[in-house]
Amino acid sequence: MKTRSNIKDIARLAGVHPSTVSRVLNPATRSMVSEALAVEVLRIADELGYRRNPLASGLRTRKTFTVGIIIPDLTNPVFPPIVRSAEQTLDGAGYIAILADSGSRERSEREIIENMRARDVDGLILATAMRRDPVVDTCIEQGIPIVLVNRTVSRHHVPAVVNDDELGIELALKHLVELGHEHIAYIGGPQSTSTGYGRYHALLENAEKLGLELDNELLINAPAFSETAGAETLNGLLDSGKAFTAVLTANDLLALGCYDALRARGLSCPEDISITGFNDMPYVDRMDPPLTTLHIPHDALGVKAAQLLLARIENPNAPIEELRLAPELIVRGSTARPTIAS
Amino acid sequence: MKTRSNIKDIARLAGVHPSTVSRVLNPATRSMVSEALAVEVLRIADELGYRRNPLASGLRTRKTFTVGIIIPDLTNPVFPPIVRSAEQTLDGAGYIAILADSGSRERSEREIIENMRARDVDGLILATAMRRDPVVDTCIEQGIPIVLVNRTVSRHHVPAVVNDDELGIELALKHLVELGHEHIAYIGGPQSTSTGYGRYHALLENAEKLGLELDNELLINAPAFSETAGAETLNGLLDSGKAFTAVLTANDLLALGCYDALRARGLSCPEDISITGFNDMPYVDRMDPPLTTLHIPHDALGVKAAQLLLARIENPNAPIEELRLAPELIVRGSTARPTIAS
DNA sequence: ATGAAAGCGCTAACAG
DNA sequence: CTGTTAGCGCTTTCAT
Repeated sequence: MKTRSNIKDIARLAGVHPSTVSRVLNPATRSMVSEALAVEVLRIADELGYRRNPLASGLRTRKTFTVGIIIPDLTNPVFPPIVRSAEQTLDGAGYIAILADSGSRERSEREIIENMRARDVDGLILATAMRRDPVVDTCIEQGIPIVLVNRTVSRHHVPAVVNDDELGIELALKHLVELGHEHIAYIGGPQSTSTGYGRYHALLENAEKLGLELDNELLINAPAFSETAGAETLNGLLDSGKAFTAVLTANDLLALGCYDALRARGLSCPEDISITGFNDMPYVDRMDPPLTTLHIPHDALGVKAAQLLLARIENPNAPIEELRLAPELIVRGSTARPTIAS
Repeated sequence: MKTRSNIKDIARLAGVHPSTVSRVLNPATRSMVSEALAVEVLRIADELGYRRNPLASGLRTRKTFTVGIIIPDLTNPVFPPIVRSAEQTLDGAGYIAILADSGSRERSEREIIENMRARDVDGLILATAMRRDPVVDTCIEQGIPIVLVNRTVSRHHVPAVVNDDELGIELALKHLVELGHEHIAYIGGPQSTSTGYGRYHALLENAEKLGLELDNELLINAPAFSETAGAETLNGLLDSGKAFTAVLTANDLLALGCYDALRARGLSCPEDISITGFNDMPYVDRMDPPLTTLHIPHDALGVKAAQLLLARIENPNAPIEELRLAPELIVRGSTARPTIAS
């Protein structure tokens, strides 16, 4: 394995001291060196295909140009676009991304963060936040720069990039109301997450604002944002015997679970029951029926999260921003006017 | 920011020399130290919450316990499961994964690899291979351990984990033939990729083996594995006026593109034309119609790739394995008997 | 403007 | 068995 050239090699060829080379190679200190010499050193460096070893310099400077990204489950389709856009943004700034899939386990999450910290990451992007999240607390205590994405915590004021859930719920609810639905059920998510919690409360508030009476027994927060949780919850609702013509869900996977439950009972969507999702994950436009849902700008989420983190790495005292990006209602085939008067 | 404890801190508290601590902390050299002392040192280390700094030790040992994973596009649904399972396998072995999305650009791919090499990664998992791939060539020349996943190269003998495309095509073709299709079109992928190339040739061979006459003009290799490429290709086929009752595609995205083209013309699948995909990417079972396709064990692909790489990192002279995992035909709603005799 | 020397945290060859 | 010493590649005082 041909060994890479280092600063000493360049120094030898240029007939100068390694520290001089270091100064040339570092834009911030380049001006300390005579123009002519700098040019010569750069020429040699280029000729040798020199690349600074960020680990070695990081050892000295405590700056590794490395950022950790932790997500709960890469196979959940909302995360790939976030990770990709964050990674590319970081890459553009000369950083690399260490990716870890925590599998939603807090223990492994702690482990992961410890490991990353040991590697002197400059900051962390967390897509795993719970409303009360000891792991986030720890990061803050230890002063390691973090940005939360997709979800946030309830206690501290932490840099975060999230969707505007109030707006999303408002758009979905208005849509159903405008179609003529009067008996609307809601399937939400775990109240331990900011999205589950926020969307549920947004629903209550918006219903009130619209003067819409919701039946409390038709408002269920599922234990997980998953297809099975969605199916089971809708089954429960259907078994209750209560009448409703539409289900507003807090997540596309829940909505897909509703599809399953309906199909299993020989009901059809949207003829018997309208369904709305939340996220607009890839390919829901191709499903049967195409899902009416809220489009979240996942790419922008990732880009913004990366930018926020970079800003805080470069200036730890940068103001703590919490960005809420606006979702957009995408009307497709899973919602329609309720059939006949009930 | 509370600074982490290091080997010197432990040495001071234990009243020994740092190198002794190092020996204790390294399982391989632990036996050089007296049992009692080792226990004491470990106790102190634990008390301080010590964690070895892998960057510092890596600087000395040239081993960073870091692996780079490069993929062409994370938002292509085949990659997340591969990345996730590879990452978790690496994590289990004490390695971390640096993820980079090359956006399929060779230039940026080189950049990425250079950057990773500068960071002394122990090895690389590449999901980006072209049949002739200068980047792979470079890695081999430089002796950096690599494993290809999903696709492979045609020239060298390189460690790789791929799908058994011959088998996949055979299963799909037999399925269509058994349904009674006699005029079958094929939409393949770029011949610059091993999957595009291999599946096309597998088709030719299997047709011959089955004694099936394929019309050459109905066999098209699309310029990309994408929905638009699939739609455009099928449009061309349909415009040609040639008769066919089924389309065998080399990729799910191509198949979805076919759905679009059919729909735009008011044709329906499978009534007018049967379609098979390849990959069984997430949620194709929910599409309209549910896609008949070949399931590729993506998780296993990722796990095996990671294992192969770890084996080669630990022993660079380990035999070069090329694993072909068997796909499975999943029959769903996009294929049916051809309607009426043509 | 440049060189000398020390050190980031860790390991390894060499003594003893 | 354990301490000493040197050094991985780079940066950063401190001299000059």
